[in-house]
Amino acid sequence: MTSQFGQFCPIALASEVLAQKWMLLVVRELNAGATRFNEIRRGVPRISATLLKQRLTQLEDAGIVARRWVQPDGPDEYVLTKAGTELKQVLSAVGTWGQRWARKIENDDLDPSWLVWAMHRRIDTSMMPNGRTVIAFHFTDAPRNHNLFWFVCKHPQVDICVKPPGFEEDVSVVTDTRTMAEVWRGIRPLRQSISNGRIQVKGRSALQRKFPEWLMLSVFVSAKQRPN
Amino acid sequence: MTSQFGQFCPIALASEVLAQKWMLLVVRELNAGATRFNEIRRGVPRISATLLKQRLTQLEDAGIVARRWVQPDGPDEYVLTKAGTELKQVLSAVGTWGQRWARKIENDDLDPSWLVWAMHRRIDTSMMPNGRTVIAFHFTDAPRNHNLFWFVCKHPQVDICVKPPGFEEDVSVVTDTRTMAEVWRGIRPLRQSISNGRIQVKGRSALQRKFPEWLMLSVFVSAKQRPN
DNA sequence: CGGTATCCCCCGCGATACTG
DNA sequence: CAGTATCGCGGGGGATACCG
Repeated sequence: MTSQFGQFCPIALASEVLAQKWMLLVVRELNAGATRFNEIRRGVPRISATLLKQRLTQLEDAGIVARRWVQPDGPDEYVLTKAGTELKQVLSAVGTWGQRWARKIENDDLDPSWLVWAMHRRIDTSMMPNGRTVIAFHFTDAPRNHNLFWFVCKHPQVDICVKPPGFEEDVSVVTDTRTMAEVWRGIRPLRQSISNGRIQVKGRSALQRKFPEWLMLSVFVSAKQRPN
Repeated sequence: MTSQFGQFCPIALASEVLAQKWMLLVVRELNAGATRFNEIRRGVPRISATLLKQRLTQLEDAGIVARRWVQPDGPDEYVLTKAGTELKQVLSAVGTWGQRWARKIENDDLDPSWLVWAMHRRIDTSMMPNGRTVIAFHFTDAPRNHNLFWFVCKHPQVDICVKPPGFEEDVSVVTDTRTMAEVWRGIRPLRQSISNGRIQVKGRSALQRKFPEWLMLSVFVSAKQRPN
């Protein structure tokens, strides 16, 4: 595995570890703050456990990830080292390029539970009323039992439920996965999608009017859109 | 092949094309100005012809590369599109990170002909005397018949020869591959390596003293070295 | 020079089952 | 929850030969 490319060019040496399947996505999750094995997996659901462990070991060998154990015999925690945090520049460059130039979104990319997982990290709970706020999401195109999600928000925490949390819903959002995904990516305007009914927001009017302020979008929306 | 990762995240979509074996190295060559098939191959010698063609096709499908034909029935030329030139940000981020954090150089990375190919792109011919200047390189550790190279420089052109070009050598450089590679990478200082004899520079003293000015090093030398 | 065509091998990776 | 063990296959990709 060493000297895969037969070059001492820094791009080649970096590619040996970074340019592998899933690798950048694992780093993305760690950079987003995930530390536990299954926490990482939620952000990269289609990776197998075997392969995720293998990738984490490779990252550790490369000095990008450090393993810590909270309690003896407890599960490991994975954190980025200094070398790992500096990969933020790479993630940013790749994501910015992808936002602008990557292929169109296909239906198989549209996993509502991944969308929800991504969104829950970008809820601005500081803009919410004091106490608890519950937001319900209903994705009309998704199969039953995988189409309903609840965000239970209590500053600064956002928990995801896949069953009714038992608290009253303050705001309820109904739309299809593609619409919400495109809004999340910044390809489609949120407020306009609400006003034209592609996204229905229900709830007390004082709250539902606030919803767009709570939802920060993907960190890459600011990347300039492609021409033509 | 579509939706390899099941996510519409721009990093995932970009990874589908970029995070494949050899891909970034091919883009690096195109970014460095290579346009012809075998010109690219000289910068990525260990890729097979089959696979290089496959990668170029994938880049074309992704809108990163455009194929042009100079004459009908002539060979293709490959050039970066707008989307392709914007990958410079990715190359820069990966290279900068790699310069700082990638693994140490191993012996199998040390291909003298690749080193020479990399160097010949970074010769500052504008600093040379008018007319022709010939620089000879002798890598003492490399196998015979693959250890001698000549740069025939005539502003702004630098041609590589693997046989004596028939012109008198103005400057002759003798060293081992690792030393020259480390100098190229900015890990080892050039002038000090000359003064301590690890790199021997021969020729008329007016010219040999100029040699360090001619040799611009890797574009990534300016990346801050790692701590520890 | 700039590719294709073919063969074939290996191993990357997914799936499943099992464990502390 | 956080992995490990095992199996099996598909295809990525290396090697070689061939071609216009």
